[in-house]
Amino acid sequence: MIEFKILKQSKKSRARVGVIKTPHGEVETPAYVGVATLGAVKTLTAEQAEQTGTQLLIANTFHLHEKPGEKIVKAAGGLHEFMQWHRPLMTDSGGFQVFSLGFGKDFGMGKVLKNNERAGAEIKSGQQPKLLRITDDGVHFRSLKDGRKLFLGPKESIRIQQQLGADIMLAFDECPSPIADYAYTKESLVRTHRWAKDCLKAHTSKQSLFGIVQGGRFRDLREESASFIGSLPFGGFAIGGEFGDSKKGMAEMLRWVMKKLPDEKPRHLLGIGYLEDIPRIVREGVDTFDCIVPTHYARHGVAFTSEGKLHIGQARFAADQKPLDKKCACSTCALYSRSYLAHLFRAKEINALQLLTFHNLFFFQAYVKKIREDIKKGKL
RNA sequence: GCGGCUAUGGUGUAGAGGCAACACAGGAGCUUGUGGAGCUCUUAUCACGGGUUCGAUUCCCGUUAGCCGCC
Repeated sequence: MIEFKILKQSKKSRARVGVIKTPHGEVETPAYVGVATLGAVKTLTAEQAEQTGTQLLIANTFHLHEKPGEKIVKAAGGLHEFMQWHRPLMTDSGGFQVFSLGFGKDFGMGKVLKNNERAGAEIKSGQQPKLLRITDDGVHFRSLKDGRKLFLGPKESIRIQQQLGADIMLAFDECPSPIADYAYTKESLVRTHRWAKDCLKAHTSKQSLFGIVQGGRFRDLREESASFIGSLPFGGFAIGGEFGDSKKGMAEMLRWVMKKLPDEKPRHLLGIGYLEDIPRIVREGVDTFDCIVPTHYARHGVAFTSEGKLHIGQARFAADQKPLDKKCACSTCALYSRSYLAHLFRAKEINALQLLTFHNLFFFQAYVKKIREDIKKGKL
C-alpha cells in the first residue's frame, strides 16, 4: 500500500507538492518518473539512475511478460531485486501496447498528433487493428519477436503485475487512437471501465493499484471517465490517451478530468513530458508523470540544457570544449566536454549514449525539483 | 623514357549517346505509458581542353593525374 500526503496546495493553480510513501521509500511530488520498460533505464545501472535524482521508475507488464516472463522475475525475488532498484517502482499494465502495437503501428502515428495528421484516416466503431484483436475480455497480441500468441486482459495483467511486485500497478486499459471517432472512443471507454472493475476484483496483493482515465479528446467522455474511475477504490489515478492537437488543448483536457478526480489521491499523467509540458501539467494538478523523452532523445544525440536542445552530433560541437551545460551539476557536465561527447556519439561509442542519458535524466530531475520549490514558495 | 589501363558527389562503386543511380560518410529536421530502431529532406556544372553529333558525362583526339608492366 501507499500513502499520499499533500504538503502544500498552490493558491495560483491546481499544483501541489506532496509525498507518496511506499514500502520502498518516499517520492516527493510533482515527480518525473523514469522509464525502465524492460527493467532498466536504457544504458544506466539502477545505481546510476538513482544518482540522477530519479525517485520512481516505471516498467512495463507487456514487455516483461514477453521477455523474460514474470516467472523469471518472481523467482529472482520480484522486479526490485531482479533489477537491483530498491526505490519506489510502478508497472504499466500493457494497455498502451494495445495502441502502440495496434492502430498506432497501422497508421504510423503516436498518441500525440502533429499538424494535419487528423486529416487522414479515421478509426470507426468495430474496426480492429491488423496485428492484434481486441475483445471484451482482453487483447490478443502477437509477439513481434517470435510470432507467438500472447493474451492480456485485466485479470492477466494484474496477475502478472502482482508477480512483478512493483509498489504501484496500473489498471489494464485500452489507449484509444487519437484518430478514433466518437463511437469507437465511447465503446473503447466502456471496455476500459469494465476492465477497471475487473482489475480491482483480481487485485489481491498489498500493492497499490491505480485506475486509468480515458475518453480521448471528447469532453463528455473524459468527464464521464474521470467521474467513474474516480469513484472506484483505487489507490490513485492515471490519465492516459491523447490530449488534443495542441499544448493548450492538453491543459484544457486535463482541467476537465482533474475536476472530477478526488483531490486526496495521487494523479499520474501517462507518457507526457516534453520539458515545456511540465509546468503546464503540474499547474493542472498532476503529481507524477513518465516520459521517454530524456532517455530516448539521449540515445539520438540530443541533450537538454538551460540553453535549449543540443544535437551533440552536429559539426559545430566537434571542437567545443565547454560542458553540455555549464549550469548543470551532473557528473557528465563536471567531467566531459561537448567535443568529447560529440566524438563518442559520432564514433557510435555506447558511452556517449550513457553519458547523455545520465545528463538528460539529471537535468529533468533538477528541472522538476525547481518546480517543487517554486510551488512551495508560492511562485507557481 | 616506352607501352597498357583508369579518371563519375567526401569515400567506394553503378550507369547509358537524350532527367546521373546505390551504399556509407556529411548537413538539416522528426521522435511524448521506449527498437540503441526508423523516417523525411539535403549534398555532383560525371578531371581539363578540343572534336563528331540536333544533343557527349557516355564516342574520338590531346593534356594532366594515378596505377601496372618494361628499360
